[in-house]
Amino acid sequence: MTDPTKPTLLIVDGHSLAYRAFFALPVDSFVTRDGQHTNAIHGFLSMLISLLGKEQPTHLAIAFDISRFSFRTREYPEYKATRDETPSEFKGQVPLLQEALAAMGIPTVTKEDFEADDILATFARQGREAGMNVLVVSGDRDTIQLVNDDVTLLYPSVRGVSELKRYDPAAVMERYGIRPEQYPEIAALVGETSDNLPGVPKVGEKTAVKWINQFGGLEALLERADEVTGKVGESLREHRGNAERNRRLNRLVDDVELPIGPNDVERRPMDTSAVREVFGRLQFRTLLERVLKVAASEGSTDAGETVEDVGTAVPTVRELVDEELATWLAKATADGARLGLQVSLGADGALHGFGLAAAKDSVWVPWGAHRPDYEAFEAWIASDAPKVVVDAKPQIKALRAIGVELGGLASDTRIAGHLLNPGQPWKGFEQQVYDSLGETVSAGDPNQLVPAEEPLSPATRAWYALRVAEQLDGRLSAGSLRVLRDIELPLVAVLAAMEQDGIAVDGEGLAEQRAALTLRIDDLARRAYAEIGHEVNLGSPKQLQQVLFEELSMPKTRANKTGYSTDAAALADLRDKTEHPFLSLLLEHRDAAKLRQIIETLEKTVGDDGRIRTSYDQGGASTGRLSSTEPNLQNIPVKTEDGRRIRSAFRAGEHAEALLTADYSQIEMRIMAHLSQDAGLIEAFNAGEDLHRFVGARIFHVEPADVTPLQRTKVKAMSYGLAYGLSAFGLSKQLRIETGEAKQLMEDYFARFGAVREYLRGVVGKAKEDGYTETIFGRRRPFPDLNSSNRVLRENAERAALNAPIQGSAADIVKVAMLGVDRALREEGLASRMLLQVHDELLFDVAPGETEALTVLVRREMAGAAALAVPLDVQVGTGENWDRAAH
DNA sequence: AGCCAAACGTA
DNA sequence: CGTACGTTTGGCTG
Repeated sequence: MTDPTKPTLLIVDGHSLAYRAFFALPVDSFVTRDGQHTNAIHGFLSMLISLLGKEQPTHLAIAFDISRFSFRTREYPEYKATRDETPSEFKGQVPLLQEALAAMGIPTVTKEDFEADDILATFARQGREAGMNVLVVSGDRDTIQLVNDDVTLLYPSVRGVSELKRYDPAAVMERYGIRPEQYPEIAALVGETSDNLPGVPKVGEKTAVKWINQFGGLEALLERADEVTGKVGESLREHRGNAERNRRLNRLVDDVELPIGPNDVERRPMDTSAVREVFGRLQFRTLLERVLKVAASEGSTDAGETVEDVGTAVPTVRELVDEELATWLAKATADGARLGLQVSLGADGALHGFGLAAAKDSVWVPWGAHRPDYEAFEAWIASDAPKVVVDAKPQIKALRAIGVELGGLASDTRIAGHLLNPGQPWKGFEQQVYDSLGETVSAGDPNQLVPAEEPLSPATRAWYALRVAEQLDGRLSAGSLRVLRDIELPLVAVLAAMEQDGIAVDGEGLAEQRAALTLRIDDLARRAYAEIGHEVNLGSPKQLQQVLFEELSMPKTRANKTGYSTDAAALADLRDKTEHPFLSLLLEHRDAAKLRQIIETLEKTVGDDGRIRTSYDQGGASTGRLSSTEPNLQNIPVKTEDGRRIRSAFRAGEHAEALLTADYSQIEMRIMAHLSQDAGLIEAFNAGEDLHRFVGARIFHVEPADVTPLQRTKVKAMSYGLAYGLSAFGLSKQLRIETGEAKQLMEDYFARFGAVREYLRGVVGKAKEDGYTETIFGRRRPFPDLNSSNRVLRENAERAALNAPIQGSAADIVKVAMLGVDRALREEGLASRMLLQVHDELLFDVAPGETEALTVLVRREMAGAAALAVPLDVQVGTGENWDRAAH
């Protein structure tokens, strides 16, 4: 389709692409030292530079809107009226972007009263008529209408501006089922929410395409609108005006009078000194190197400069074996510098080899067992020589399979990334490279225009790991760096061992329980159906709503998005109000079905050796806690009798004499006592008395022995609630008491434990000023929403900020304890194994004869993990299974 | 097949 | 109108 002999015109909607880049890249990561935001500029230029390399345009121009007003807003004032105010962080970036473009010798085009898309349309037509191949880059779907045999649209994917999808007529047909020039007719029928252009209600893309193909076009459709049957037909006839107006507005003007045309925008050499100046001001180091490379390949006005010495050019990978490898290693490690390491694993977990990288060099080492010169290499892996890795845990496991233990883990970019931004889920290293360096390294999908490179080789991955780690380490606070170095990195190997060990389960016991539950579930279902006279899917909230609120006309419960709630609390409420027997049966059925589901999930993951293995995610929780997946072993039932039966299926391993469980009692309350320095609370813990009884005695002015069970329950709920930002309203709901009483309860609490209130207020206040909270160990969590003008967002952030130092410090303490336990087990030569962590609890297989020694060791290490203003109390128990051990 | 909301298990 | 998670299910969309 594309004729290589023709000139290529690349024309870009600058505003829309920069705006997309603004939202695709984290604002906080791209700020100059004097506070100028640059994420939109960076994202845009990164995309543009890639395009220059990939498409080699001979002609190039960028179109910009002048304002949000145009002839369209004059015709239809509501056009785009619902768009949010442009964020202030974005506004200042456009002039700077235009400056950078000017330095790169790229013309920008604007026109009063028109939108950038109209400029694109005009250039596209003129370029085509001048015999050029035209590439249009825009984030506005309306530009699909410009596509034809000579004009191709590059449209950003949902993932940002780093990937552009290429739309030629065939791609448009494949995606939408229509010819490009028909797209505006589809859009007119469907409407465009973001432009505040309502379409014909009930008509989506599918219906619109069907009609256009059936009638041959929008005009014909509207003429013969009375032939369309059904509700949609009525809707069409009623709202045809919308479609007609939309079609007028979305028609792009392709004869705008412009000062320059395609023939005026031939690529010119860059003024590299101007580029250096602007990019320097924007602090775009790697981007500068990339743009200079382009300039060099095209010839620039600054001929004296070369880019030969660019330090961050991706090094060519060489393969090393035998004596070459030992020599390379010796040289690369001579100055004690960190090396990047990437263990390459097949899909089956088999070890293929190793990628190694120094600052300007990367190599590939194919794995061969017992090769003589790999001895030095293996010794290096096990040594303390510093290594930078991406996601070390699976690599540590693979290395253990060949009998090598990884030493000297100096950084793990996955973990460092999490510490820098603990709210963000891990989206892969390619994404991390883009987020931290602004460079695109994703795999070579044909739909992805910009990343033309091959998937990252292990060596190049190791090389990027070094650079990403350097960048991240520079951005981490001193406290977060300590958490990384002293807690998270040493913990990786400990978690890897726990995952590899797994925990023994009684598979037959589980199967029996499942069978018994199934009988009960079937019986309960039959009886429930009998009560309402027909069958229904008891697991479907939607069908239950139909039964409860329509057929049985029960009083409405709490509203949710799909109607009215049918959760356990709502059903219990209805049961008390209506006394309808269906509800009790349904609740029992729910319980039993849930337990059976848990059992089935567990059974599926039992290994051949009768053990279950979970995976721990060090970046799974924004507070610093671990999370557990596949299966989640941190939510095994414990609260009910039937639930504990499941827990009792977790048992001591074949070669263990018992399971040992050790948990911190009230660790979060103790942290609160420490952080608030509240004298009363500290006294409570030092008194060694039951905490809630002690607090209750103070609040209700009675002797501890005279605190009633009800009083104790209330105190307990409040104490725990405080750390979550519980309100009087919430407390009253939970305890089913009047709001007034709940309020009084909190007043009485704070009257006695005033420093707690001061502390909680102070945490939020300080976080508002700093923008983040910090744990006792220095782990940070940012809270951008604390100063939001949106009340819901702000108050949610306030509660989370209240909780983060408490939950996070507890998480740190448990992790420190795990490191201590692991070290002590090795130092004291015990064979017992740490198996599970459940936030404030550790679970062990006790090797024969080690019960006493392990109890002492675990108690000591857990209690000594942190020195707080109050002691850390540890409850230890042993037994044949998890349930028995906990009693 | 992929996504969302609801529901519910844990600390 | 209490924090932090992960998993399953039903129901919808493609």
